[in-house]
Amino acid sequence: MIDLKLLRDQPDVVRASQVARGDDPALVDAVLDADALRRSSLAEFEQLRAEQKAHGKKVAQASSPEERAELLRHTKELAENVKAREAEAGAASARLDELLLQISNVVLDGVPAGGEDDFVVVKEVGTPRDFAAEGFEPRDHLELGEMLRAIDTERGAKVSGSRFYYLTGIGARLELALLNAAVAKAVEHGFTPMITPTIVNPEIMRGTGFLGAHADEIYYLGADDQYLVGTSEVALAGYHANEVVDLSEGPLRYAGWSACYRREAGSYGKDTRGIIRVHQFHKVEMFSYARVEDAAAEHARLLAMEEEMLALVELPYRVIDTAAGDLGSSAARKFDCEAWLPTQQRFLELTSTSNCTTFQARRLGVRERVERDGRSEMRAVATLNGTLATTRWIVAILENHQLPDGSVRVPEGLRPYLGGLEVLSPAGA
RNA sequence: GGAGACGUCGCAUAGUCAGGUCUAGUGCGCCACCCUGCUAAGGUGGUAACGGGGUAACCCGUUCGAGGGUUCAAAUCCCUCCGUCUCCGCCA
Repeated sequence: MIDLKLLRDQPDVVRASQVARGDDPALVDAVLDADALRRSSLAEFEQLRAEQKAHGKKVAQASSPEERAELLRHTKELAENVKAREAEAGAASARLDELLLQISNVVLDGVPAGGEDDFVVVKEVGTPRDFAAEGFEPRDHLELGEMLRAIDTERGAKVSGSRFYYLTGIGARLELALLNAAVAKAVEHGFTPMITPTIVNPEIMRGTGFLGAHADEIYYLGADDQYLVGTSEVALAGYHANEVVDLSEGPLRYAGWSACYRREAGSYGKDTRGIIRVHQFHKVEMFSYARVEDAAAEHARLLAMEEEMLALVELPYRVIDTAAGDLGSSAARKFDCEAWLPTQQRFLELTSTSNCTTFQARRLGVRERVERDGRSEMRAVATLNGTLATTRWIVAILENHQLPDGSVRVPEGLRPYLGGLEVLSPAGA
């Protein structure tokens, strides 16, 4: 939820953001109208309510039954009136909320306008291998995974349907190594590791902004009216919901380890081979609660940590500044790190870090107390998230570090997490 | 799953049976000031959030786990839900 005061005071800023995202700027004016209506009907209700309370007090103090009866005659009518006005004010407020919830976070200055293809490349790091020069055709991650007996998509499909898989043997160990390396990285940077719930209540899912335009991406458990999370960001954002947090010692930093579930509705035929786009995977996710003034610096910090992880597994990648239209509804700015995928000759998103400013915190009621002009004041905090590692990284690691015989060199940074193993070798080799 | 108890202002509690000076009392903690020669004690005042109005002092409204209902009036009565605890049953 965006700040209503900002929308009132600087509607043009919000309109510009809507335009940059390709959303409807007229929504801003609809909110302004609804807000005016809410305020006038609320004032009416409150005035009547005050009158009613004053009358009620007189009834209680009535000295005789006659006086009491006399007073009661007036209050009955008043009560009906109050009830009606209250309903009006409530409806106006609900209408305002409904409109306000449709407005995505206001994008930050510098975010490129436009859609999915209008990103700006911030930098490219590392050089993709020249397999032609090395004299062999690279195998794709699934072929490698099957040779290594690391990935089994056939049985995944048999048991759970398409886009499911088993990681077996060295595949399972590789994922654990990766995630453990990510947790170690998080701890090294002062993040508190967390193992989080993956089923959450509706208000938490709604608060993180995932029930908007892309609600059909989310698994819903109808029998319990709960949701399976697509990332531990949800559980970590909800962790401090309706709390007043203390950020005087710096941001609160968490690293969530969880399974992630995504329906991948509308992606039929896209990335169908292997484990690039799957319904269930694991992820270590960073999540920070920061003061608004510190949010941009914290965002840079999360991005730097993601790059450290990519360096650890020795992958060539680029960093992109996502365009406004491709931001989630909660994000005000987003950077993705994309690793080079040799067999597809394209970049594949491995990490994504978003600065959600106060958008999520406002919905979830995460606030802090700050001193301003000598008096204390409550205000929403900023939330940020970023990926440290996911199952998908296995794709890029296998492909980029493969050798001619189908074995795969283990990047040095991962070896400590694999008992010193230097090469993954095909079964029977 | 069954039976019961409970959920009040940061924490602890009073208030709920018998609806109306509850504008939610008290203690602790915290803040300010006062007093006091001394690591103490005492005194006075303040001490929530959200929304609306106002330059401001301040005023008004909402909130007693959540949501409904009864009533002129609900912390208090009724219903539903959520959570915590105790006991029982079942299960890894």
